[in-house]
Amino acid sequence: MAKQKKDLSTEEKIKEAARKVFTSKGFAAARTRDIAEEAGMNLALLNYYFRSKEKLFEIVMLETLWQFLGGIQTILYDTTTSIDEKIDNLTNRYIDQIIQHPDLPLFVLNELKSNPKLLKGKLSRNIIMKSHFIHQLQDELKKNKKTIKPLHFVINTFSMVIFPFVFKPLLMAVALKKDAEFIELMNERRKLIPVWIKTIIKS
Amino acid sequence: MAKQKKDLSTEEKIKEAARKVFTSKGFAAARTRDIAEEAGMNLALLNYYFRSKEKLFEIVMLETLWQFLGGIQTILYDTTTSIDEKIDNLTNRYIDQIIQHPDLPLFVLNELKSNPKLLKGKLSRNIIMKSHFIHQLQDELKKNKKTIKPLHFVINTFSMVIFPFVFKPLLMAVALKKDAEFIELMNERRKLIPVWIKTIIKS
DNA sequence: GTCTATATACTGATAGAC
DNA sequence: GTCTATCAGTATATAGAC
Repeated sequence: MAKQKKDLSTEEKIKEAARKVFTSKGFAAARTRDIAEEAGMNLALLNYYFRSKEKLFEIVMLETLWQFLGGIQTILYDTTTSIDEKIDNLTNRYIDQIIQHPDLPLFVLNELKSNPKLLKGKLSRNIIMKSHFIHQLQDELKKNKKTIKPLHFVINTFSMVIFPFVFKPLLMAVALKKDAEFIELMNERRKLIPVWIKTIIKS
Repeated sequence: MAKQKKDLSTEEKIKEAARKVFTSKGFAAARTRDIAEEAGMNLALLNYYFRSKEKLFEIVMLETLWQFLGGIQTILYDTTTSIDEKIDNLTNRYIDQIIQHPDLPLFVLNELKSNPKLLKGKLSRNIIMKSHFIHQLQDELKKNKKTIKPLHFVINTFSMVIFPFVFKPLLMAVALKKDAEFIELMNERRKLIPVWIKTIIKS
């Protein structure tokens, strides 16, 4: 059973509320009052536990980034899975994650753009490039006598998975009528994206 | 020769400055004082020409959207070009556009999310679905006995073109060392994306 | 630790002189 | 049309009671 909100410490309640308000509105538009209200407590508590709005944001932001990136490493470094299995795992993991937290991708992209130094020194630059997945791709591409950088296929996978969700408001305005159509489309992509990625790797 | 800033009317100077500040900071974080300073004039002028920050934003936002979407229609409805040519044109047009205005995609996605009603009634819902391109794709897919919705390939093209640019800060943190590597990668994609899209349509 | 009340600073908008 | 000065509203942060 999921942890009840009432079981959480005051500090955790604030962080949970902050995550919700920050991800849906962004840093600038989020008000500390909103966060306090969302957490069901007084505004002054925010500054008691965290020194400032900035400080609270930084903590929430970094935790959110780990959540977003954490799964990548596990999947990419697994030496027991094939290329195809890793692509399936990546696709399914991130589609699931975005369905559960639809505001996360845009939030991460936004706040990272306005403050790129947030990651400076806090993330290993080799997390992707030295992974087992990249080596497997390199071998596969070599076998097919192709000189394309393996990184392209990592980018393609994330692009095809994440972008349509971020793109949703525009998609709903110019191509779709109902929310159900969008959900149907995304469920189709869950099966299609791995097929497409495998095709362009091997073709 | 490009139009000089000094040749622009005061109203145009404000809009130009607003576009710059809004796209780089977003609506909430942008200050009217920043816009006035960027335009090289007083804050009071903003309210003289445009009634409010909201009004100014709406005007700039809609103009930006037309700029962003305007080219799509021309390319998608061209009855003289093949599927392959349309894919080439889409890829090149949008890569060029993003290189010139790198803040645009995230800005559009962001502000559209926080205010989806902005487009209500101002964009035709059929701009994509009734295009010549969709019909061409339908024929091609039928020929190959595939039942995949043609919209997927439109989404895929935009995903693979736009997403890496939006993704850039994270990409720089986890995979690349220098800005030159990113530029090289994007130039490779200019040629690769059309090949990939054509491959997954025909395979 | 948690609350109420308040200080301090910032921001959008306007009044009025030129 | 353009400026300076200022108002009114709002947001973060803190002081001090309990």
